[in-house]
Amino acid sequence: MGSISSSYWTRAVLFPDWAYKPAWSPGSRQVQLWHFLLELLGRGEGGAIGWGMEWGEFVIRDPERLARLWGERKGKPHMNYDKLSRALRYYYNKRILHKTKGKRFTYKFNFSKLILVNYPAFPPCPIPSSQLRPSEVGGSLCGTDRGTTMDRALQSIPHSFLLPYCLPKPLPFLPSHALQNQLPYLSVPPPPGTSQSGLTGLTPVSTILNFPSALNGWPTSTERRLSSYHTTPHMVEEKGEGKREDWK
DNA sequence: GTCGGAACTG
DNA sequence: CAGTTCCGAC
Repeated sequence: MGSISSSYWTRAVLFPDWAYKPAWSPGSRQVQLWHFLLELLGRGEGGAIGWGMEWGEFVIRDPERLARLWGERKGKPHMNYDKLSRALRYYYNKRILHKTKGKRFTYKFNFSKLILVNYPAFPPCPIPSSQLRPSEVGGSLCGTDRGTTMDRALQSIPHSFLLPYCLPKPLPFLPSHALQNQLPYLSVPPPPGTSQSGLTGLTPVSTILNFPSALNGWPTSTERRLSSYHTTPHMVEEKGEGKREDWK
């Protein structure tokens, strides 16, 4: 494969409000199956389910246990893998999931599709899914952003609340402060007297950082609707040669 | 195991 | 609308 084009230097990780709404939070829909899967996957909740070899691919290691967990969440004591998998199959048409043929209990998320469907303003992921890896789901920053306030904030977000997304080519390398003006966004109400974000309902983190009170207990609050970003691979524009950190 | 139709539910 | 329940076909 060799060349992940150096023009795609950054990856955003988004977690918009539709991705997870706890059943107990006011005005929330019921938890959806794929929210739940992402939650377990991110939590590294061993045994029942885990990431597979490819980007977005996951393997159900213990189908009946997963079904039991799902049943508990939904209050369906008679849930089993037969029924759960039917729900999974309904995701094929919705383009949320598809099956990895030949591999038992193995499915794959359509991350870029999920983002595309819900945020049409964002273009789909330009990097072929075969070049992305499951381990890249997560919230950590690289390069100049490492160790910053935002970095620490993102580290504290459970990986389950992050969804991957790739920014398209036209973005040049931006210094940390410039990037903070673009991403990430938190779906908390913007503090009074501050400018609205471009995306409705989302507030740039740069704004939040200036008004920490706006966070109000985040991320442990039940209002976990947030988005963040993730820069990887660690691509650095280099005078002359073009330096590129290798994929781990 | 996997698929998808069909009827049904909150 | 997002499954749940049931099931025959492959």
